Amino acid sequence: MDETHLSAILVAHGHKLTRPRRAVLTVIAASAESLTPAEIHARAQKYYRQTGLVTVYRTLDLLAEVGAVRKIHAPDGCHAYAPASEGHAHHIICQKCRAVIEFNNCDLTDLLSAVQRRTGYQVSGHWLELFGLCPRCQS
Amino acid sequence: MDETHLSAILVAHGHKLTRPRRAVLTVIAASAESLTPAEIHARAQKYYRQTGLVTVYRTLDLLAEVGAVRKIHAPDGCHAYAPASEGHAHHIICQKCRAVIEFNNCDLTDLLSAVQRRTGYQVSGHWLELFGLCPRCQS
DNA sequence: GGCCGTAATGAAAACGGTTTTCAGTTAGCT
DNA sequence: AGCTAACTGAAAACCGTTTTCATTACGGCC
Repeated sequence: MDETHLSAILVAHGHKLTRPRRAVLTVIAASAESLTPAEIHARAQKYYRQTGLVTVYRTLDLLAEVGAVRKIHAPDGCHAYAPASEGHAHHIICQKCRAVIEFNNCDLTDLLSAVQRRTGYQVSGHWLELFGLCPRCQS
Repeated sequence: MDETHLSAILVAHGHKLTRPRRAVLTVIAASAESLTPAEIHARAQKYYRQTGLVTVYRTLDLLAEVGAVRKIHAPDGCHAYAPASEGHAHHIICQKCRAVIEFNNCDLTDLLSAVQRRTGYQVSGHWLELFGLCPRCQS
């Protein structure tokens, strides 16, 4: 992940690049795991001491709005965020170290049409998350 | 959904059947939508006036432990619960009226093995939720 | 049917994460 | 450099959930 990429996205959407905001972007870009706002806050303070937790929330909101970040819904809570590339994609999360990576080859068309047929629901979106162990944590 | 079914499950697990607890079960069994604890509380009070919100939370915990109820993770929050049958299943949620039904024909084996191959992750669980419009809300 | 031990209860307080408020600061355009 | 709107941190408010605790009532037993 590249911090300048995230910066560019924010700027492209008319937002300013401030010191605390940059610290948050750096943290998110540098991390392979999903992080909670509190964790992001703690790490961001290493780049810019006075970064406030509020700004972390606000920056996450911006990033989420723009789709650069997605909330991770784990069985034990929905408080973590992970970087997200553009377009439709899903995450797979390591249950041990919380490492997160994306995958986008979710071919659910058969499943969706089957469900649609059986239930009468008109399916307009889905949401899939996988849990498991990352290569490192398997040993 | 049958209230006596939920009651039976709780009793089978060594729990008592109290008035407020029964009120909660009645609400859950009677509803086709996913409900938040607060909503369940409000409705339960119609069956037993003094039902406390705390009891709603505690009863939901019991039901979740036993698998009779599942938390619904919607894009806008993870505060609602829906009845769940035994075994592995997923929910499809109406975005308009929140009606929820289960489906269990989730054949993801191809997808899972593809992801496993590409990412090196060892996938041990997944979590799928569909969003759309129920038959009633389509018109 | 009445007794009894224990699980269960409601009210209030505590809690933790998130959001709002507000007065002061700063990015970045001219 | 000067200006203005966007942005900021601190504190307070907020809201859903959990804990505490003294009281109640389920349901097994005689």
